[in-house]
Amino acid sequence: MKYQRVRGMRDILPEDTARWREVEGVVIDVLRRYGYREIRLPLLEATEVFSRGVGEATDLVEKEMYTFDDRKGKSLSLRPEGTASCVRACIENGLLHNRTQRLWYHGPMFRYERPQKGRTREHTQIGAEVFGIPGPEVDAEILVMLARVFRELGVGSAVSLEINSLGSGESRTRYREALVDYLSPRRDELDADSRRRLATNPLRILDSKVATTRDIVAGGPDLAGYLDENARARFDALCDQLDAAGVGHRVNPRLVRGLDYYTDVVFEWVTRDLGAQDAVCSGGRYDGLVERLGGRAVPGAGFGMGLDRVLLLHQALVERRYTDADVYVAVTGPHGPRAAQVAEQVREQTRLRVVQHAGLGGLRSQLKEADRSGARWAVIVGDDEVAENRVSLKALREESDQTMVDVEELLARLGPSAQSGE
RNA sequence: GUGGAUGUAGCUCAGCAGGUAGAGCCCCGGAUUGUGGAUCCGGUGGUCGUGGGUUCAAGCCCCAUCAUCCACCCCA
Repeated sequence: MKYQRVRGMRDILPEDTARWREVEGVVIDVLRRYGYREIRLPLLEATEVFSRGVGEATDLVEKEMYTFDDRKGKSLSLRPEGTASCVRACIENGLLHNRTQRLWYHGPMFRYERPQKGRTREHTQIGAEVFGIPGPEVDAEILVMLARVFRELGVGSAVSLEINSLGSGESRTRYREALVDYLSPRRDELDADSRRRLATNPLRILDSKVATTRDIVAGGPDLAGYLDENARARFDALCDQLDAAGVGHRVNPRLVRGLDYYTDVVFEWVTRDLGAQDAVCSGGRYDGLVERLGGRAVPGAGFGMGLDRVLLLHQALVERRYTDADVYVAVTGPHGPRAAQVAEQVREQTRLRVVQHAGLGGLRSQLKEADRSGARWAVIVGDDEVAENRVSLKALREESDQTMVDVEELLARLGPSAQSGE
């Protein structure tokens, strides 16, 4: 084989795209029902949008970006996530001027990582961001909405919600200092990654999976204990609202997000069904980000959902038979033009998917193909039919006799099943 | 970036100790001159990931390389 896809990129084949469309359709539909508007963003940004927005010391920026210089030597990066681009676009286009925004976007993200189950270098996210609403009711709105998304997708039983609060700027800084003070004397007992993070991003040490590090951290200062009154009240209010809405959740005090812009509430929807890559959707509040990227101080909150992973769950949990056609038109002899005419009439009068047989093949093989296409009906146009100015209609998914009908009756018979079966 | 496993037909795989490739599914045709889904019969299809090396002889042994998968790491 001469050419193959670039490592970590993937082809989504016709046998899977119908399911993709269904899943994307459900998610987008829910977002629209909550009043979110679509924004379309470029795949490419100035590298600085991410290094400043996401954070210089994050793994994402440090080692996972596809970064290159353009022909004039300007550093560009394929977007590794959506929030920073979205904020940049909102500032640049004046979308945040004295008004709130509920936005969603959809598309591929790129991260230079080692591929494995549930993780590729190109993946698709649907994300949403809300700007200009400081209160916890937005955090609740987002999580209630996501619970609905998973429920309506039919994967609600496979995911669960974990939440935590990182505190707002000041309390977070105080906690960070306390944590460093506690860990520094024990530096030698930490694993290598955590030692490095002690200087760059100490909060990340909290969710280390190394057992010895976990034990050390467990004896250290407690993030929750450092929350100021505001953050504490906000988090409690959120938990109350989730309870009131019947959205199950678990407070995970070790939940720390990998991106620097998060403040206060952070959350992660996780699953046990995807091996090591257990996060399906995550997000939180990022009140300082707009300012950091050059805008006015505008509060924000949002999430990113990994559709590839959602698809894996959907595939495992939701039985579906996706078909390629509703009506398959078989034709014999020289009656191609007449068959095409009938097919067009059906398309004109219904929303059904009509495939007309093309190329060679006897009636037998045409019906075989009709069966394979998943069509519910076969329409046959041959000598006998044309002689009577009618067509034969045969139901492929139920036991019933084949009948010869004129076009008017054909349309009447197909009419009741006129919604496409896709 | 680290570790382990795997690359043979479109797909899933077999190939025993080195002797120039097999099965099932799929697809095509026939049994059924204009009738699918079941059954039976026949057929198409392979530079054995790639490049070197060892050997009279390599799918099998050696080296390199690429890719995939799983885990670490990280995240969606």
